[in-house]
Amino acid sequence: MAEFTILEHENLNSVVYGALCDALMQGRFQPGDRLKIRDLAEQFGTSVTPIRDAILRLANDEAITFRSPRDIRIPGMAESRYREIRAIRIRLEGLAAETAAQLATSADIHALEVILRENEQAIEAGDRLKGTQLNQAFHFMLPQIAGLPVLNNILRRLWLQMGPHISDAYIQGGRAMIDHHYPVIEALKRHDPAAASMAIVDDILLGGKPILERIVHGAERPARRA
Amino acid sequence: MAEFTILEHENLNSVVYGALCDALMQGRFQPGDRLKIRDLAEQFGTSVTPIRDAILRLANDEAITFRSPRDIRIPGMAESRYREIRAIRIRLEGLAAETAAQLATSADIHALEVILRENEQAIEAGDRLKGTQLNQAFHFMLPQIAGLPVLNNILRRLWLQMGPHISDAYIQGGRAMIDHHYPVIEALKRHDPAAASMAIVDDILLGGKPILERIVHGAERPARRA
DNA sequence: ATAAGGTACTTGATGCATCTTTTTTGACGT
DNA sequence: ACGTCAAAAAAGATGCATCAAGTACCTTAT
Repeated sequence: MAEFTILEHENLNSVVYGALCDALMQGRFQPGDRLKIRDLAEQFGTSVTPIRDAILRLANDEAITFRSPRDIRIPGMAESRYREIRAIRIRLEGLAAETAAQLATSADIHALEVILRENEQAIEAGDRLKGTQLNQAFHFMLPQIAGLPVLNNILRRLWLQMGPHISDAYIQGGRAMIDHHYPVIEALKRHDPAAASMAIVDDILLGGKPILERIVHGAERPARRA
Repeated sequence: MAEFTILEHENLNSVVYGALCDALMQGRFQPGDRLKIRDLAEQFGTSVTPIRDAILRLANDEAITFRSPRDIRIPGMAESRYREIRAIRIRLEGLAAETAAQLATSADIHALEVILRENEQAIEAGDRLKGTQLNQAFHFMLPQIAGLPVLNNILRRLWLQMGPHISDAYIQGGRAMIDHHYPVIEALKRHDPAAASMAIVDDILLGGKPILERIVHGAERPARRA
């Protein structure tokens, strides 16, 4: 789904990094989960070296942390941290939406509509994973339309951090997740930057409510073994 | 000067990463410079492993790039990319300044004034390196005062990318680099978020002008050998 | 003198052995 | 049962050997 920086030549470490990024963003890891380099090496069928490389990059992204020198885990998320990420997203996705509203072609808008329609169907079908992916795809489309690759990368890293915390929230949220995507598309059609920005901000604040709830009231499950 | 995520336990790879970050932000690398893992390993007196780890992290930060599978270099900066980074900084440092204006204690303000005074002296003395460092320190203080560590990290990565492109620009800029820091401090004293934001935006746009000039008119020097 | 072809070298990627420290585990005593 | 402590196992860090691919250089034939 989400293609990463194609620029990088395909190493094993990039493959592993990409796979782990996908897993993270799809909520296939839970906060507290432990990662073991040797186990992952076995899963990926490589030596430990490419795994270490990928782990180090993920740690650099703060998507995983070293709780202690030998304990690699998916970190928890303090409420303050989530609120900070949300505030950053509002500024950055607001910028992306404004710029996209000025530059969007009809092809861009069509692509957004396709994603939104598929997302709708996924939610109807109760396909949580697909719904999550398509929601993310929608958000990543805006900086892409806006021609803002740096911004896109920053958001990708933020999503890497949010991934483990949104898995269950989407079920609770249901259609609320995409309700605000319609006005975004409308604003882009009208080339109305202010409206596009406001719509995406609404989406971040209101659509993201279940995520915050979960972080605050903690759907605490015991840390799993890797 | 700039302390990084203290959370990480001190590995060799973190030491190398930190050292390279410092070098990058101090403008000790030029765009086009080539990095060789074995050479760096010799310089740092380690094996190649920790160097590779650090290089991979820096590449993940897009502070260095793999021009081809065996050619690690300091990347150039397209004008569009610089403009994008500037737009992002405006949004994020604006947020930091607003929040800092609400939260700043007198101790925070004092710390800023100390940095600014030292920066002034460094510029008087023509100490380009110190001036650069203190300017960065000033900018990093705002998200710190605002209690926004995620934002701080994003900005750090952006500075990593800008580092190689600002070295000479500062000399040309001279005092213009810090002229706009005074109104920032004034706004923080008055707890005036809007004024703080505007001041920092002025700094980014006007103070950063020489950097943009250099990128556009390229102070192109031939790529050095590492 | 020049260009083609091939050889040697450079260099990052990968795998693996080993080191040190942490984590786990289980025995023991309270 | 519970906590403590020590031995054993685990796990990341580091170094290094080797691989493959790209680069540079040198030979050789025209």
